[in-house]
Amino acid sequence: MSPPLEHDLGERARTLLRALVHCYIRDGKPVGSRSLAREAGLAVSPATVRNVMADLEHYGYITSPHTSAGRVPTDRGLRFYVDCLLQVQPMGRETVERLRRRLARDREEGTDGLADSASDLLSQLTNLAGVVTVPRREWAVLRHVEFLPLSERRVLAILVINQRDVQNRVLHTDREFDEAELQRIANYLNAEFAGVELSRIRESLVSAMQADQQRLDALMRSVVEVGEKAFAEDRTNSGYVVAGQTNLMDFEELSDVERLRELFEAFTQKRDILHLLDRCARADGVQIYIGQEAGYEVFDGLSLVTARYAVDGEPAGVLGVIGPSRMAYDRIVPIVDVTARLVGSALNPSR
Amino acid sequence: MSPPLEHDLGERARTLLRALVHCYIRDGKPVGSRSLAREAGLAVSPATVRNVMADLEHYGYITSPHTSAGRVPTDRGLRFYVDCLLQVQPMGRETVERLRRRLARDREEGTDGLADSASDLLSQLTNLAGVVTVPRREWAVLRHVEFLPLSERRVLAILVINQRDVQNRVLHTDREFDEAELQRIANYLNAEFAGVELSRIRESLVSAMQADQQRLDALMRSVVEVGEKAFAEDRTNSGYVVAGQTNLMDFEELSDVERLRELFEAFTQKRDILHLLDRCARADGVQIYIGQEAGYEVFDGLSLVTARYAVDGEPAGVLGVIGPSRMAYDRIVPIVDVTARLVGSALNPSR
DNA sequence: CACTGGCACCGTCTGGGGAAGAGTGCTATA
DNA sequence: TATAGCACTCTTCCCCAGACGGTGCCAGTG
Repeated sequence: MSPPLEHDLGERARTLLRALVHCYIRDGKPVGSRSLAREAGLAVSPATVRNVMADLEHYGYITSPHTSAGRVPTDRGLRFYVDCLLQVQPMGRETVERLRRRLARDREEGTDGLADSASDLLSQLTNLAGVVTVPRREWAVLRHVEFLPLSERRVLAILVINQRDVQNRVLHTDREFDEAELQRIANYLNAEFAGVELSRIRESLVSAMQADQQRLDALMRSVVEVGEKAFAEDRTNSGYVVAGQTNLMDFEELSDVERLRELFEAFTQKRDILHLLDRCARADGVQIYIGQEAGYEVFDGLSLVTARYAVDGEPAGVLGVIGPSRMAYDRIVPIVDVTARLVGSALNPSR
Repeated sequence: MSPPLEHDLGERARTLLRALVHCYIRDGKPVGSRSLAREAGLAVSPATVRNVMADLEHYGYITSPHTSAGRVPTDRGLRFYVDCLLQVQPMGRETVERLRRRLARDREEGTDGLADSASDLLSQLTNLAGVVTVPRREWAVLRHVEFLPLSERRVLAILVINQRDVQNRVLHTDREFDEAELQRIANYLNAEFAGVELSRIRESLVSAMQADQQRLDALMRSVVEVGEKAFAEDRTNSGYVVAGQTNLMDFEELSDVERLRELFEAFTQKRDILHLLDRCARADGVQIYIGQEAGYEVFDGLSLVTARYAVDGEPAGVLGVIGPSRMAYDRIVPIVDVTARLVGSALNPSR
């Protein structure tokens, strides 16, 4: 609220804040004026540093846990650091290449396999928890559809999308369909819609439904009824994959079992985390939520670094890492950024 | 090793051991002679109890953490308790019925859905971690198979088994197959093998392959090549589902973050736990591994209670719970037992 | 005027000591 | 054989003092 982020900190204050954040990220302990003076490489005395620190504290960028400990960056301080002081360390070429190959290989296992692989790689590269939302189905194109009758007005629908992904769901229909009829419906849909995006197919079916029902023949009425259910938006599919949660147990700030429990419950609960990831999907580029900025209790002391990945320019999902606020942003931001690009291009349907 | 389990403990010693185990399970703290005398409901003095406790300690059933704390049952003591002293508390009728309905409902989601549901229910009923191995595919019968060509001598196989379960895998073939040819192969397999167990199908194909290749026509050669790969034993499928891991964080004995981390890593690693569950599958009825009995470091202080579930009399998988050794066996054994039966009958293909 | 050194002050952390409590083993006894 | 008494042991808790690291302020200096 009060002191604007763009507050014109002097060059020295910025240097000191950057150094303080580095120290804190490295050691996780409050940093005092003496060590900060050394760390920053400035030829000034601790007393001078203290004066600057007092200013920084006044602006709300740093705080001291108690009267006579060193200072710790606040969420706001980290925000300023991330926005204005951060200089990222680009990933090494060969690391990127390894990453690309791993993703390309695991993409063979289908889209879910790719998501697993990506979250795994994220967690390994960062030593944090990696998260990847499963790609939205909307940009997917239909390759093949098949129906099998189950008992009691239920139909098993099998969709092959994007060349190799298989999805299946049980449809509850208004009347009984027999095998032959379902076969005809599938034939029609395959002939008409193979290679078309699912969202487009849905549109077509809905508009056919809204047209005069009388003018549709029996087959088309069935096609519309069954197809509309089969291609309905898939809510259950909006999930995500986590890997390397155990990495989070290494950090001091999570050594409290109660906190840890809450966090892990949030992971299995999925709801809150999913909301948050959805929010990240709204903007392009690397998004960073620091501590309480996310608006969730559990995220106190934690940060989320994400980037969305796109297929054919269309946003398809989000991936990133979760870890303590004192993570090495300079290393992690590029990792998340690059991974998102690589996942996007691995998903490219032209491949 | 030394004192045999069937050691003839006197009636009073047994009563005291049972009471001690109950106390310990309830409070998790060493129990002293005074409180034990009260708890056991015996009209004897603490001093007498102490004498008996000294015996029990000598036999290795109990131990004291240090000179002047109370006693705690050893793994061996718990084993004796479970084998000889345990009187289970049958589940309430209405709980069983609720369980049955939930499982029947979630079975609609397919076999994986049932496994998820079962582990969830186990963890909720016991406040421990629930585990369920996904059913072996062997007893499954084929309903329908379909092939789609991918690029570069790869074929996507889609199997519908047990009415509603869909499995897909990518086959690497020796030569290119086109859509029409794959269609013919699928037609043949569907006509010949619909309703047959996968293991039988595999046998048939293997024996056809071993027969004189010359005598097979072109179609049959293709059928054998593709089909043999499609119905090959699925190793990746041998997984399991865990639910309620966070429940384990509540227990004192796991409040050490390092221990917790190891345990959770074992969960995600899957290997060790899977070995253990496999071992449980070898015997019928409820199996209990107490602490180090399992032979794994991580299981120190933990117990595993499992039962295998069967379909049509054939063992299909294992389910159970993992929790601290001081779990309420009298309540938990029946829960695991009943759940295994219910899961088995929910999977019954005749339904 | 910005920077520095000095100094009093303040919390945390650590280790020791002492008292309380819980429980045991041993022994004498009915 | 069961019991009561007693000395002993070990943990846990609390309190205290001292060391340590750091701060805030102030007076002095280029």
